[in-house]
Order: sequence, then structure tokens, then C-alpha cells
Amino acid sequence: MFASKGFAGVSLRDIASAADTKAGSLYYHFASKDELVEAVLRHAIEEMHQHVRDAVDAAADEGAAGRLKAAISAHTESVMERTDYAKALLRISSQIPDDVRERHNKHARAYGEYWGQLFNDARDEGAIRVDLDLTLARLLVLGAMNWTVEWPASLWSPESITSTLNKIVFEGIGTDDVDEEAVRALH
Amino acid sequence: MFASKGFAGVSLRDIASAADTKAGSLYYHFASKDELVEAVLRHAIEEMHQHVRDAVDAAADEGAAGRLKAAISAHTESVMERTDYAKALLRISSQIPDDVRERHNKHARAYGEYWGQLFNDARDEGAIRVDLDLTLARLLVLGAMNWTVEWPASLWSPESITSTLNKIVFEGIGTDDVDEEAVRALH
DNA sequence: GTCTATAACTAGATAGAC
DNA sequence: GTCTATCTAGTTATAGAC
Repeated sequence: MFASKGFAGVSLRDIASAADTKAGSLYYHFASKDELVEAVLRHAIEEMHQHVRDAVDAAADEGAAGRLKAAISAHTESVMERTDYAKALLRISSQIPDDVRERHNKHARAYGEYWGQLFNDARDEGAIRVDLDLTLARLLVLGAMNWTVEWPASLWSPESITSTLNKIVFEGIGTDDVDEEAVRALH
Repeated sequence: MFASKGFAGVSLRDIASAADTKAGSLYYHFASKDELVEAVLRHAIEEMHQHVRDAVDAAADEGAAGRLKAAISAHTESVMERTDYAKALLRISSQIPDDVRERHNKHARAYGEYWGQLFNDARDEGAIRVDLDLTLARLLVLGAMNWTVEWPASLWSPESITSTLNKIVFEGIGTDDVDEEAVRALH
């Protein structure tokens, strides 16, 4: 509900009703709407982080570039279909009260640093070109994935999306002129 | 205000106050909050479209790939620093009332089709590899740009961002193994 | 733990003076 | 065109019964 109507656009009555209870009852579990949304965002980031970490661990023996690709697939899955928590996180984290957002950002930083490590490892392995600002590259790639939350009901499977994204991220959309010349030269 | 607090999070009193007027006075100009936000979104999309079109026209003689790069730079500028309208558009267009969003989407489709044309032209020119779903590629690239609206006050200049993004989009972040083998083979 | 009732306030919108 | 005043309905949050 937060994802589709925004933080202020959802009332505690709406939430209570969806949970088959009454607004007053929510106050037994949460002291305020702010605390409720904070719990939602915290759950979202932990769930995403865990899903990505699992995918990365499963690709442990594929090298740093392989692990990064696995992370990209897992994060995209989280955003697109795994859970409404991820969608809410991405859509409302910029429009919640300042103090909630500050606490959330603190909590979310660990996830960002985890991604930083994935990119660093891949570069140290020699899989990423060295003429890029790696932080900027990371933010842009994460942005491409995060924005899928704004897509209408998707026409594509998560697999086709992640495979296309991984191709673009690692190889680009361009026809590699140098490569084609080299290939021609070889024949 | 819509960008930072969401559609429902901003009251007409807030808006009126920022415009040095009173809430009641807004009703002389707009019949409802819905109509007001619809005007904001319409202005935003037209402004963006115009800015990108200007940049593309200025790059008219650079080939389709050059025009696409110019569009990427211009769109990113629009999102990051040109105007609050663009930020509002990107942040709230998914959380406005259904009928407003439907009318807005209709209006926004022209901009999406303009981007489709840019990508098609670049591929027809031979600048984009043919093994990609071009619509998907377009949405992912636009997503990377759009998500910059969620970045905190940027540590990077728009120029460094667009240059990095254009590099990633066209060439990828990967070290091109095939290329290096080919180059070695040539020597 | 959940309920009803309600307090205290704010929302969008309207009416009518100027 | 803008103002003040106000209506109606909805908001978060609390109090107290069960």
C-alpha cells in the first residue's frame, strides 16, 4: 500500500483493514505510523540484503565477476517480483519524515557497502575497466535495477531482464568496432 | 514539494503558502488538487521533452549514436539539476489517483516513443548490437538516469555522470576479453 | 491483544465579501 | 483574483472496556 499510494497516502485505517483488524489495534504493536513504516523499511532492506547475499554465496566459486552478476540478478528479482516490501522501500524512502529517513539510511548503508565490495572485488580481479569511477558506476547500475519498480506489470521475465542488463552492464549496447576489426583481421 | 513529500503529503495550504497566497485562492486557477498536480506533471514532461529535443537537434550532424548520447546527457541534466518539475514527475507519477495517472501516461507516451526512435535510429545505423531487446535496453538505460533523482545532493557534476553513463551504456564496465585476445593475436 | 469511542487536528473544497 | 470563514470528512493518536 505504501508503494502504490505513498507514505502519506495510506491511512492506518487502510492498513488495519488490509490486516483484518482495526486502526486502534495497531497501536499495541507500533507506537506511531512513523514506527510502523520504519519497521517496514527495515524488513525490506534486510530481506533484500539476505536474498542477494544468498545468491552471491551460491556463486562463491565463480569469481568476483560471476558473483557480481549473481547479485545483479538477485537484486532485480527482489525489486520486480519477490516482495512488496522492496517496492515500498524504493518508492517511499525519500518521502518519509526526516528522522525516520536518517535512521533508515544508517541501516541501509551496510547494503550499499556490500555492493561496493562486490564491485571492488570484480575490479581487483581485473574484470572491470579501470577508467571508471567505480562508485558512480555502482550507483548507475543499481539505479537501472531499482527503476524497474516503476515499470508497469512487466512484459518480460526477470530472467530476460537480468540477462539483458548483465550484457549491457558488462559489454555495453555498442557494436565494438575494435573487436570486429580484430576479428576480421584474424580471418 | 511533491518530490520531497509525495502527492498526499503536501497540502494545498503548503502549496499556497509557498506561492505567497492562500489555499482558497488556488481554486481560481485549478478546480482540484488533482488538476493542479496534473498540470505540474504535464509541464514537467513537456519541459524534459523539449530540453532533450533541443540537445538532439544540436547534435543533428553527429550520427544517430551521437544524437542518442546527447539525449542521454540532456535527460540526465533534466533529472539532476534543471528543474524540480522533473523530480516531482519521477517521484510521484506512480502514486497519484488512477484517472490522473492514466491521462498523464497518455501524454508521456510521446516522450517514450521519441526515445524509441533514438534507439532505433542508432541500431539502424549499426551503432547498437543486434542481440539485445531494444525496448528493454531503452527502459534500463532510462531507469539508470531516472534513478539519479533519488541520489542525495550529488558529489558528481552532471558532466562526469553523463560521461560515465555513456561509457557504461555503449562500452560496458567489463574488460573486453575477446578484444584483448584479438589484439594479442594481431601482434 | 483487540475492540469502540472519541479527542484534537488537518485535509480538500466551497461561499461570498471585497 | 484573492481573501476569510466555514463545511464535511478524514487523519493520527489515546482511553478504557472487554
